[in-house]
Amino acid sequence: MHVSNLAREIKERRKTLDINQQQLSELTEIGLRTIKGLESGKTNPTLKTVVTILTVLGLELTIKTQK
Amino acid sequence: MHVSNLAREIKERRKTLDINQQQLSELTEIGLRTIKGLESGKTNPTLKTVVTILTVLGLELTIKTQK
DNA sequence: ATAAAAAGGGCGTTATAATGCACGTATCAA
DNA sequence: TTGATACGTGCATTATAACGCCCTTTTTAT
Repeated sequence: MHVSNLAREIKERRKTLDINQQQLSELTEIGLRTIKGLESGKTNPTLKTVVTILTVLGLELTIKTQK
Repeated sequence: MHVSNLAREIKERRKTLDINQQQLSELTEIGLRTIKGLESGKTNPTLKTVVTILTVLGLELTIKTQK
């Protein structure tokens, strides 16, 4: 899982749930500017930011052994 | 996956591979102080830091739908 | 085509992760 | 128990994530 992958997956999931960045910002209580930066793959978010967003989107991180 | 969970899993895996924090620091080129902070669960690491460490440990992050 | 909504991004500020250094604490072997 | 090795942590500095503001670009609906 690279940062750009994560950005794409989050964006995709958000669209599937039919919410916009503004709404995701409100649901997560994470600044809109942060959401924008993350989804466009321009930043290196903290784990907390990622987990909070994934949780609201009904997703979660797991650890696996590399294939 | 919470931050404290991640810390525990990383530490456990490192011990399984029988390397110490100093060696993990060298292998990942991440500062020893950062490794220490992360494993003791006292910090909120960036995604990049987490991914770099997991990769060296032969692990990877994946996204799943919440159970 | 065009208006509205959504997304992208520059800039400056604030909060905090990453880091090295130094030292305390814990673990383990002899 | 003592010495060595590994781990935890306070502090100060540097780098950068998070953030709001505001404008541009892209997408979507009519």
